[in-house]
Amino acid sequence: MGRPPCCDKVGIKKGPWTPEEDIILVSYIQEHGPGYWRSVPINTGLMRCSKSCRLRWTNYLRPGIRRGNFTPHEEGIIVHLQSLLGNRWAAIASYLPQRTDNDIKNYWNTHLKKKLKKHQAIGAIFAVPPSSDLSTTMPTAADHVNHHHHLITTTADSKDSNVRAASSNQAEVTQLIARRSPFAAPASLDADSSSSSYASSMDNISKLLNGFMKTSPPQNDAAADLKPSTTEVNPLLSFDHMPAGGALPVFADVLPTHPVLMEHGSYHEPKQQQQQQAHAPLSLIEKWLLDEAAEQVVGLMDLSNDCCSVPMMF
DNA sequence: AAGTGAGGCAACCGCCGCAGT
DNA sequence: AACTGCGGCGGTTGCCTCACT
Repeated sequence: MGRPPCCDKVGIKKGPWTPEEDIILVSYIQEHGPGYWRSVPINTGLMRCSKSCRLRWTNYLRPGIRRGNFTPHEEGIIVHLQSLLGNRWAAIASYLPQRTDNDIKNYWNTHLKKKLKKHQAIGAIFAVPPSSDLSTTMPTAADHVNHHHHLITTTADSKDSNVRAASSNQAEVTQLIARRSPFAAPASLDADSSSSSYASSMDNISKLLNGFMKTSPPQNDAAADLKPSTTEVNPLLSFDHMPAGGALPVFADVLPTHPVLMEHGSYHEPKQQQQQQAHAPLSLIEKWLLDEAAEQVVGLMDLSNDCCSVPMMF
């Protein structure tokens, strides 16, 4: 038979977490750092499974995560990585360190799948014949190669310069992704629709965490002597570095700093990752950017009316 | 105003891989 | 080599909210 549950089901509380439980959990992690989840319910008195504690922390309470309000840029990344990696949400999330795998998974299941379906249906009806002359509306492959070379060069720059360049490049990148994304919606609409719904439900936790983040030691210190969590936040990606309006920073900032699936299919630990960034091989994102240029040659992309084809394979 | 259905999200479940013994 | 415990991951579910009638 299968292994018994990690927690005794008797006396284990289930269901939504209360603010009181959140405070207890956050306080404990503030003191001890994330990890050793087995001991968390024991030491805190929380009537919760250790897994539940870990999930609550990683998906909800962890500082630095963004919730809702997915930008077209992020949508593009998610859709493309999903086509590359499949439903490996943790790997996809490693490219969007401010997003949790659960959030991405939910967003995919509730939003993106529908959008793709819709656009595929439209694409089937209005498919552009291969012979159509799109050259006047589509960027050339060379344009994209140059564009991507610029972005990748930016990736290799120093972190400081990345931050400085963020405001200019971010708009550029977002525009690029938005153009190639079949569901690029007006950013203002996306932002308005989802942020408000989150804000109301997150008020209590936000207040709680505001106090926590002010008093907590730096993430690295807190977790330095503990087993690293794969979803820890890169300090560079904290909200301090976020451009106004919540848009994503440049690709350099979303490149993974944590265990991540590289193109050969193996995972790299954070330290290895950091070392590799000095002489960074092509990451999936970078490969994607280059591949996309190749895709242009084949004419898979439709950038002319944003509706007639889906660049992903399913 | 009340009922109903759909959509969205938080959280649970169960499997897997890895490390330790 | 086999077993055990733990954390991580992806699939799924159940509840809540909101729009519509």
